[in-house]
Amino acid sequence: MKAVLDDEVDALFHALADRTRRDIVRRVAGEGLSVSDLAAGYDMSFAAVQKHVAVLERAGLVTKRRAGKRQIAHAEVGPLRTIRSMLAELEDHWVERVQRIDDLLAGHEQAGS
Amino acid sequence: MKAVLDDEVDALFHALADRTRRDIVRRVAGEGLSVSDLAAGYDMSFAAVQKHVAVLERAGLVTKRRAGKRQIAHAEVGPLRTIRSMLAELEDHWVERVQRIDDLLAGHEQAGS
DNA sequence: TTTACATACAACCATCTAGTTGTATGATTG
DNA sequence: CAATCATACAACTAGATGGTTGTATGTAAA
Repeated sequence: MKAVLDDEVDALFHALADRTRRDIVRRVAGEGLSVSDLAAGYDMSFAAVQKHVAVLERAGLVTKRRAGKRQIAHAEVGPLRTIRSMLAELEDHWVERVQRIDDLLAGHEQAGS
Repeated sequence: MKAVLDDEVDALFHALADRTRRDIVRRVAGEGLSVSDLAAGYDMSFAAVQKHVAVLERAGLVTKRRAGKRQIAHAEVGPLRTIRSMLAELEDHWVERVQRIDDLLAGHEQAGS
């Protein structure tokens, strides 16, 4: 178990901790967009957008496929699932401990409403 | 709709983009721990751990309640749910677009296996 | 009140980040 | 080949981050 490495999770959360990058993920979901088409949508330099895409790429959230001149960015849904299951695990931790406390209280119960 | 602010989401993802902070969330889930008990578990200064807790607090992932001398940190599960639903939304975006493409293909279908 | 423990916070430092501009490489078109 | 468009990458800057040590505050115990 625990196949998810800390470095990987660090990279994923860090990549998503920026609103521009989250927006990029939304925009390239499914269809895919060239880096320059993407860049046209933001009020910053082409190079800046390119760097955001690179961060997403390093985190595995986006991949690029060449189509002639252009490089098309696509969102990968796998890592999103990874992160979601990680969060689910965190929540479970919480639920589990609360459950343990509930059980403890239940063990002591003596006519509480 | 869209009740979740970007600043909030930025803070949440950023808070979780550090393995020490994710571990702190796990440790204080349910039961709660004093800052110094927490700090004892890591190979770094008390002040460093205190700062990590402060980051988690600012993101709303952890709250502190005073118990005499000590300050007990508790994990809040709400923001985790917020983040999970945000990710779900991102995934939906993906699924939705793929669906749109599938529909398009289905419209053109003419005996493909 | 003094002592001691738990916490908070300021100042500092090295490194990383997010942006910039400029230059180089790659693919397409004339 | 030359010209052009899309991308990549290097160098730089201001500000944030994650750690340190040191000092001040708040609460409890002697």
